[in-house]
Amino acid sequence: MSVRTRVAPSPTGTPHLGTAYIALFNKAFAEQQGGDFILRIEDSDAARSSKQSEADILDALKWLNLDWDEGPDIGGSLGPYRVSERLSNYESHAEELIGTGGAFRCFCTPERLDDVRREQQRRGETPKYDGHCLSLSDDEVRRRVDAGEPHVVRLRVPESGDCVFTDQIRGEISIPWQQVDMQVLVKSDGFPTYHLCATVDDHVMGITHILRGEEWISSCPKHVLIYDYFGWQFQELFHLPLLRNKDQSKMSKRKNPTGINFYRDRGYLPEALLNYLATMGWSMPDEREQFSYVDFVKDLDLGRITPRGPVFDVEKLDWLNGCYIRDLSDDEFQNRFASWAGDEQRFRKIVTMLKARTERFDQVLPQVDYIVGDRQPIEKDAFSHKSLSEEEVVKILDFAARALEELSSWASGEIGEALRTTAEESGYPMRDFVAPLFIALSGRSVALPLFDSIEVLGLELTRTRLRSAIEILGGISNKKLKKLDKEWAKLDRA
RNA sequence: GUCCCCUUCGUCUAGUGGCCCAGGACACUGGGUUUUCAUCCCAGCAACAGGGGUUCGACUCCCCUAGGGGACGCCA
Repeated sequence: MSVRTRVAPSPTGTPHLGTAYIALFNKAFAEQQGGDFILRIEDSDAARSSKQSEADILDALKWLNLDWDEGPDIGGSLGPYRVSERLSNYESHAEELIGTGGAFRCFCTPERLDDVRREQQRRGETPKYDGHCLSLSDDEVRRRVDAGEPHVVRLRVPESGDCVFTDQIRGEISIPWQQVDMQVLVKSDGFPTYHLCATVDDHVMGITHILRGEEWISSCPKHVLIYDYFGWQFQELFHLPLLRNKDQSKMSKRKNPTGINFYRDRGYLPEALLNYLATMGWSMPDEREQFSYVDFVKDLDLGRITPRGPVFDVEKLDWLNGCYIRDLSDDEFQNRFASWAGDEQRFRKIVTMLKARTERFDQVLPQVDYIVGDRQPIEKDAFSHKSLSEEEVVKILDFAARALEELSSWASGEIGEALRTTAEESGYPMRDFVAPLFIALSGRSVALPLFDSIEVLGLELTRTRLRSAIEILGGISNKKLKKLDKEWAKLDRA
């Protein structure tokens, strides 16, 4: 049987490095085995999924040259490749499970479930479904369904014993069924949850090897159970370690830029980023650290994947990216730099404001230094202000970050509005409020218009620079953070 | 809180019972090359979490403790 692997991102946000990491190993393994790599869009959360996010994810993976053999854009023999377009498929499988007793309908209200959960938590138990609707008679279920009562479908889980399965990286793992919740498989809106659609699709699409993130280990019993109920053969499982922040926690945008596009915009080469990702939890037999994707495919050995979560170290990424840059011929360097710097999308935005402030072309570069390049190194003194204390400056930087974080639309108009409201609500004149922001973002007290700058910089870079500025000012202690949380909550930001 | 996973230099890692008083890389420090800087070269710093076993012999196998992480949603 030919190897088939997949990556199944959920289109609910900006493209994440973790997706690229998982995709890389899936694709390389399939390619090495002469198999196929499939991209499936897990848009089972109708409320949070968006077409824009899906398009962004596809673009980001393509930028990294992580293209696929079958997917929503190119089709394939086992499509469609979006959960939202395969609903009848899950419906029939759910019906089958209900018929064989592997699943049941549940009419409990979210309120009741909340109460149950709270009570269990209070008693120190693992919160999970209490089996309330398990005892409903067939007649009653039929009556309530016919009456159009909203309900979900839940997985029936054994009450005792252990679920034993094998992770190819860690070995045998055993989890007591007691720990496993009677997971919802079909939501009341008729959409499947991940657990149903992923398991059904993986089987139907002939997936042979599942390489996914470690965070899925604890839900494996549910998947094993579904496969048992259907009598299907389970795939080989590989749980790759989670990429980590410096403090070892799961990599998150709060502590690290996690967006693929952030790295693209900073001028990392896709092949370098891919190479670096390949060294996370894996190493070449000869310990070589710079290697091409082709060599990765040739030498990939899933047995060499380590279970330990690697810290994503930007400094080492920088070194590796530098190696790749130096290996470029002069022509290549010029071309690739030009295409990076000339990225129309990004720079059209600043042309207008630049033009107004330019008398000769030689004045252009100095003005955009902090946008095209890294921000000038700044020191604490740079933030000293005639009427703001250091503590207030920190507060402003923090509040600005919070305000930007909540924006639904990243455009200078909204950005300005959000900052103005925040300044007003926290009692600072706009003039004072923006002063520290100019320093933090541009490294200078005079720069191109702030809101436009922020728009062009993007959320991740803006967040990174604001945070770095706060660090320069001594950071925020836990105690101070709590106080800021409180003040922030009190603001009336209509 | 419950369950699961993990534990070699600050970081990425090599190591599958003797080759290891632990090797490479990034970072850092010092030196050399270079008009400066970067590159490059050389050197240095620095780790097997702790405690019990098993064994002639443990970084490697087992157990316990500690620490870290993850999961516990009609999110994925």
